[in-house]
Amino acid sequence: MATVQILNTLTKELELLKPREDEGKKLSLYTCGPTVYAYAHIGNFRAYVFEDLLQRHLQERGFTVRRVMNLTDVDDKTIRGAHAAGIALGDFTRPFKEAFFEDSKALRLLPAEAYPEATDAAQIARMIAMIGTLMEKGHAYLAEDGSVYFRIASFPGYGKLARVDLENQRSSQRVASDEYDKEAVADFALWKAWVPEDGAVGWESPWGRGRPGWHIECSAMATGLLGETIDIHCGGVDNIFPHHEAEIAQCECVGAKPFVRYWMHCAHLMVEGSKMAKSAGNFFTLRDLLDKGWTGREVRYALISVHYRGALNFTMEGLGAARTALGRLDAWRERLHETAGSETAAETSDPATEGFFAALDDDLNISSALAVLFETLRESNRRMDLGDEGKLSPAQARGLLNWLARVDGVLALEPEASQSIPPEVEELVAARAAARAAKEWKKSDEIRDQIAALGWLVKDTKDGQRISKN
RNA sequence: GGCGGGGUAGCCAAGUGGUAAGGCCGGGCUCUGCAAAAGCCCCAUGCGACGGUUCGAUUCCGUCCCCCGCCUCCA
Repeated sequence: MATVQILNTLTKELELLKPREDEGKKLSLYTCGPTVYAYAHIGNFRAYVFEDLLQRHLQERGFTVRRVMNLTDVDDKTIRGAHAAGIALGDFTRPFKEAFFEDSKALRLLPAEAYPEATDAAQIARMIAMIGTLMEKGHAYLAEDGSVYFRIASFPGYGKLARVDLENQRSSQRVASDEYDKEAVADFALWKAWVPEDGAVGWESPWGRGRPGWHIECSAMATGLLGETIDIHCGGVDNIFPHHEAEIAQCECVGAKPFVRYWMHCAHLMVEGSKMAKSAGNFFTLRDLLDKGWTGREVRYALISVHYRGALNFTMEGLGAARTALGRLDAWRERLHETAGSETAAETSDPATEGFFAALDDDLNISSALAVLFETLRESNRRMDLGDEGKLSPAQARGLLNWLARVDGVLALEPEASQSIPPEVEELVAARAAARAAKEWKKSDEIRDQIAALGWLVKDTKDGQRISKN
């Protein structure tokens, strides 16, 4: 059986991924989701695409993956946005939630089993219960400002994920500007007391009206839906500290069990060599790119084709490269179909193709995996170019198509289901074929123009006309 | 200052103690009435710099240079 190895941020080592005892081949996966105060940008989606690749590969390897992704729909930004728009929080976040799911679909992300929302009453109740337990155990305290804070000094394990030593932290300007009534500057909020700016946003709690802190939200949803110990928890590197560190502290102080067995973090994305920022004018949401004419699958290719732990330099040139590469794959796929014809018996023609999955077993080495894909493409094209001697057989083509179906299950880069060709176009194509047979080139060109006017593109190949949507 | 990730051909990017995958671009050829595609081939004596270890280093060790990120709520 396959052995999937991943780099665990907690240990910094490549580890064999093993389900827990008595869990069979089940794995739980928690992925930090978007804060719905704006459209998610491609940096966010880089993380989600990485998580999707992980899930798909694990499934290809026979694991049953239970994945949960949260939606943060209450925090400073969402409250500020709703206030600025003069509408209720829920009305402000709803369109962004919907957009997130649309974008996810465009990028072919597998849906999670659940998308818990921070404002959900059941989740709020769970957060309050967790905070209560932390209070009872002395891991939290109510400060004079009415907020509840986590007492970091009470948890010796704090800093184990990010390898931070609080003594050595340089205080940043952000900390300096905070005027909290905390015992220690590093203590973080579990429950934020209501302030006038919160308006109608707030929930009653044993500590008064307020709202949950960001970290407790993920802790509550993750353990609530997936159990006290989660197998894999993913996110961007920027979440390592303090977010994930805080999640560990909260969960491991509430329960006594390890919170997460394997942590995985993806690196950031840059745009045209610079940090993506609105002020730099290189900030893209998925819809920005779709508006420019790129497709979801092209963006997916661009995001997936760089190893998740390396910084990804997202460029228009890179998108162009994605488009070209996908075009080659599409053409190859069509050729394989033509060669396979109606042959159903599959011959496994190239054992090297297993290398694709073996590469992904190695901490999702996508570059090596894609290399196998393209090497297979070139080798089989070479054989389809041949005369009779050594030519790729229909059964071998079928074998490659079967393999490609498995590859698609992981990469999800197959072309959009081709639209069926309308009858009037079919007729024109047939007429053109007849004209070509008679070498009536002028007529052939006229028909090609007519077909183009209907929105279809015709290309002449060695094997006849090929029609595609323009 | 602390912690982490990087520097491999024009661009993107794997990888290994034994002489550099793959993608894009570019060049050549094939196919071709035209057009548009596509296919095949070629394209780093070189892997940030300098030392060291070694029969041999891009890969190990040391020193240094540069880039990026995090250091309290940004994937």
